[in-house]
Amino acid sequence: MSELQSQSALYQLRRQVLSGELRGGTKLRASHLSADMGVSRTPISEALITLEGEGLLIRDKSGFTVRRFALEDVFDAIDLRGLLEGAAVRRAAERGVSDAAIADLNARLHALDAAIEQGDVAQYDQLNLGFHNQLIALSESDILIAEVQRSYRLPFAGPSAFPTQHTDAARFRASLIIGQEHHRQIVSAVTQRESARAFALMCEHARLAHQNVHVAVAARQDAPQLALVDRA
Amino acid sequence: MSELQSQSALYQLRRQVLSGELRGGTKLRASHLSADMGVSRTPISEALITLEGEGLLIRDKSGFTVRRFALEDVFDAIDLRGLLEGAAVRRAAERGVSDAAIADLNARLHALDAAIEQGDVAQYDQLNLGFHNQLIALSESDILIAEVQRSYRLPFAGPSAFPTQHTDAARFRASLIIGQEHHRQIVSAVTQRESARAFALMCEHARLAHQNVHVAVAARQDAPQLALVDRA
DNA sequence: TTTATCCGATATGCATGCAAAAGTGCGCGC
DNA sequence: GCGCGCACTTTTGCATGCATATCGGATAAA
Repeated sequence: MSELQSQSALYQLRRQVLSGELRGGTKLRASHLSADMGVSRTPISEALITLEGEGLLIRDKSGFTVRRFALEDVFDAIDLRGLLEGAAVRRAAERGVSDAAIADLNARLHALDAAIEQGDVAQYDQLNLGFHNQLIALSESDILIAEVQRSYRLPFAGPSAFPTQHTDAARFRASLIIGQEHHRQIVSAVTQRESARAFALMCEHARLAHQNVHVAVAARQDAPQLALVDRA
Repeated sequence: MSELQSQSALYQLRRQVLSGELRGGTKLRASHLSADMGVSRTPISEALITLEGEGLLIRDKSGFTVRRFALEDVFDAIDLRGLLEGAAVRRAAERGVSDAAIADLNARLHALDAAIEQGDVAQYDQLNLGFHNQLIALSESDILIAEVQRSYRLPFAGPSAFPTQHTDAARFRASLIIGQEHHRQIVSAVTQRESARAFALMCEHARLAHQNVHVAVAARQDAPQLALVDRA
């Protein structure tokens, strides 16, 4: 496990931005960060440049600033993810997928069912991510795959972002069940090469995240998951 | 015009990759490039990291390599652009745009007409880019705007990439006329808040670039515009 | 001839030095 | 009291030094 310092700094900073630990508008000073993290400014700079490319930081003259994300930006990021994932499954459906791939997807669906049944959220999240990745891979489009992965890095746009989970257990469980139904129908659509249906379902599937965010916002108990959102 | 060296290196390298001057698979050695361009390795490294983020380079252990783009990747990039621009105009149509914005778009349409009439390709390209940017901006979604801009950086995905122009003048002129008709209908759709129509039109509009690429490939005179495409 | 291995050459990752630019705070003038 | 300007401090962008990892080639063995 070679731990490059620039990578380590990148992960750490990305986490801090996405978690809201670093508030929008915060000026990031490479020199200060380097002292903080015990490495030199070079790897820090590299991490900052990468994060700028990911749209999490903004570079003004002389310095990086944490981007402010309004609630609307969060919704836009979620929709973007849905759009890109939708395009990927549409492509997969048009192209047609092998029986082996369909069997694999079905196996993943069963595993997800089990995780939901057992209420194992961590397990669900992991399986869910794997399911999405597998589905996207079936597009066999390197560019789409890369762009989807990139969209996952936007705030709350990753398929495993579930800010509801500590707010309303019943509602959270319901959203898992609904999401799983989406999963099933998406696999069905891809299997039957119904590309438009696959696309529409995937877009709608992402919209579940909208609901979760809305719930978290409504229960405005300073939900720590929403710390990154710029409250105007 | 303060020319930061890292910026200058970035532009230069990006151009070299997109133009195919640097072939896919080429190993980029920071030390060599720094000697070549007369700057130290630090700004070169920064440029390389940025280009990796743009998907033009791939970072393997110890070093950057120019990404290989197959023809299929070019088409995927074009479709991606259409998808994102389509999402933007759909949003614009749903949101509704001001009379002033519509007037502005119509003025741009007239300017484009004039450029086509006069056969001024450079002028057309510039106006076309401005038209697209203006249209996208009407989505008022920072995230969509950023992603569209990003997609422009992918090979041949920018709205001004016209590899046909030296191949078949009549066909090229026809594609401009057809594109302009798309433009008009897109403005119409946005004006009338017909979001689905705007989306579909924009997706199809991007497909014009497919045709141009196809033509360039068919006239396989080692079209220099296609040098970047990895010939298998 | 092919394959494995060692070793020198070279490039990379990171640290740090330096000049220039940006930011900060203070006092002065209005 | 408020805004402006000036000097000081900090930070950045870039260059470069150094240790380590990687690559390429030659040699030796099968």
